[in-house]
Amino acid sequence: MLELRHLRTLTALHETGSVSRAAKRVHLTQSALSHQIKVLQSHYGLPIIQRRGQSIELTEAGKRLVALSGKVLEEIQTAERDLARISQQTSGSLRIALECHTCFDWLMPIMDAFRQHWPEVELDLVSGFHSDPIKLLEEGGADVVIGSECQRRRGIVHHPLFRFEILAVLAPEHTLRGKRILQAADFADVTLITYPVPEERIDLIRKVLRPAGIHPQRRTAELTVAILQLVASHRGIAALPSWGIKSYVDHDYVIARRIGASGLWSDLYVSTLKETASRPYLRDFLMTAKNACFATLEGIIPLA
Amino acid sequence: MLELRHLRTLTALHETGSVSRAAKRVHLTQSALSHQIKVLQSHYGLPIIQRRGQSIELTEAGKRLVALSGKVLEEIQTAERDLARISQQTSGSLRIALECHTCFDWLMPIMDAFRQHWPEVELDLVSGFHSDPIKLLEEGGADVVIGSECQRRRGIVHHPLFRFEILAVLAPEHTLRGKRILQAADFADVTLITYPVPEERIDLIRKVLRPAGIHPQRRTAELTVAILQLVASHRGIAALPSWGIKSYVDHDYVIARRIGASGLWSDLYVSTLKETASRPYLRDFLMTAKNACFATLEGIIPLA
DNA sequence: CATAGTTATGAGTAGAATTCATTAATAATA
DNA sequence: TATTATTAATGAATTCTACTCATAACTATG
Repeated sequence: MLELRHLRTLTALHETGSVSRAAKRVHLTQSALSHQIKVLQSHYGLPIIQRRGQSIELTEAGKRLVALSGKVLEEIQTAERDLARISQQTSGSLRIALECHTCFDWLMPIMDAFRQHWPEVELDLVSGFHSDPIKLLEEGGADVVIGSECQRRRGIVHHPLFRFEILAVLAPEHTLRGKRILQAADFADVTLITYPVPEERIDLIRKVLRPAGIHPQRRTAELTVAILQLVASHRGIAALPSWGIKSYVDHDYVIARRIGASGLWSDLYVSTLKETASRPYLRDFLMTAKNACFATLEGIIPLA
Repeated sequence: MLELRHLRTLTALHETGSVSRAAKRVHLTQSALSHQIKVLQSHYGLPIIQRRGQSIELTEAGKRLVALSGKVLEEIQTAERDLARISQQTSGSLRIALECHTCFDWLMPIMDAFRQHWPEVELDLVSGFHSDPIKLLEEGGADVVIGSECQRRRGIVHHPLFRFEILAVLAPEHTLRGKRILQAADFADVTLITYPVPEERIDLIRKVLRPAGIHPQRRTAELTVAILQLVASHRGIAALPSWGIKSYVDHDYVIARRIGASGLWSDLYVSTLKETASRPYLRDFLMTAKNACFATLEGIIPLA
């Protein structure tokens, strides 16, 4: 009766607090999940979720099943790693090229876990700037690229990760603090604080400012914390992923504002060579990354 | 990809050592399992089973999945017990009437586990002889009957447990030791050692001897070990389930012979009132009993 | 009060898991 | 050695069920 799909659904419900968001998370329709829930509830004779206005909440029973889900899915993943070990497909290299600097925040713990699970895989971060990161894959300079490119190229697979919003980050006392939404024009006279990468790699500039003919001053810093410190001390404005600044915003260290009426969004993909895509350790890496991101990063949206 | 049904199949394969027997165990066709196995193998790129002449053997990968199965299915059962607790359907009574004396061998450890899992359920064995045990259910004298009756009666549900063979048990030096198969006539001059129950409850007498007009002498003992001791010391012949005497036969304490060309078989059912059947603790009891029996008793066959 | 966001539900569909029918292979029996 | 009885594998057909679609009912928000 109970099936693994139910468990996956339950964790998604738990993490999203909404049937429709959970549906996106598991790549099904809202209706499908609603049916699943109904079946479960009538089978156990217990409510699993409880409507709380807009969103939903898990009942005690629901929470118990989420706990089960955690254990079971974990054990399955472990078993599948062991199967890879048995089939001796356990070595190789995973050199990661990171297009999005902030991503290092969530990537680091995942890399740590990965090293534990796949001691024979050579794990590395490919440093330096690369104008065409996908080319790196073809040339053998990297095994995966984490970036926003997703154009079809032969021999390349793009695994969708998630969509996220880029917010403008300001000092709490900044003169623009009154505006709920910042427009391109608001950036005319400010210093933009960014990572040290070319302009075409900064979404705010490429998608918003340059089309509007605005070219603000730039100042760079290597680390997210350094950028935030500069922002907080009135050296300028930054544009960073919502999940990358959440804790700073929550502590009123900085404030965040939407860019443009519908916001500035960016998509993240994990790109690999087609051959690499089937390797067990790559599948495991992908799975862990997705799970970890959806579990820990707020405000991200699943991609097709 | 991997589904719970695969795990159930894997344990069945492990316990039976044969695809067709495993199929019976999970109530599917041999073909279905064969397809399942194929899917799994091609998905993991690994053989799961290996043909060993008639029977099959699990590969290392298969064994790893069986281990997974054990853990996962166990955790699910535990979670479902907790759900019952949450829905407060956790108390009631489970008074068991045992028609088959030998069954106590496998029932006892199950009862011990049950007591742990359902401390609020009043667990008991109903003692004494009952001419119509099913009537006990209707009269409220017992909650479940473990026996071989399965005639349809309104308000009663018979949950099939398994089919087993009843073997004649002889002292190793018995004069009949030369015969591979015993016929009714062979019992003409022997003493039959049985549990202290009426003749109509002894399958050997009801199905074989009485139809052949043979009425051997009887001597009774309460316990299986006592019966076997009498047999070993040449006081007579007994007729007991194959799984009940396995260890004694393996140690050459007694020998066992088939009764009639196709053997003497008996079916076991767990019968309850329809209302009782839906209680969580009853479902749990049934599930545990089936699993335990198929895991530990050799030579039993699943029923429809 | 309209609108954009939810969740719930019944009907229809598509896809996958199972059965059926058959073949090939292995072990037991004569 | 031939014969019979089991067992597993495979492809085609079928059955079933989980999903999508379309829609209704409902809730917050401006």
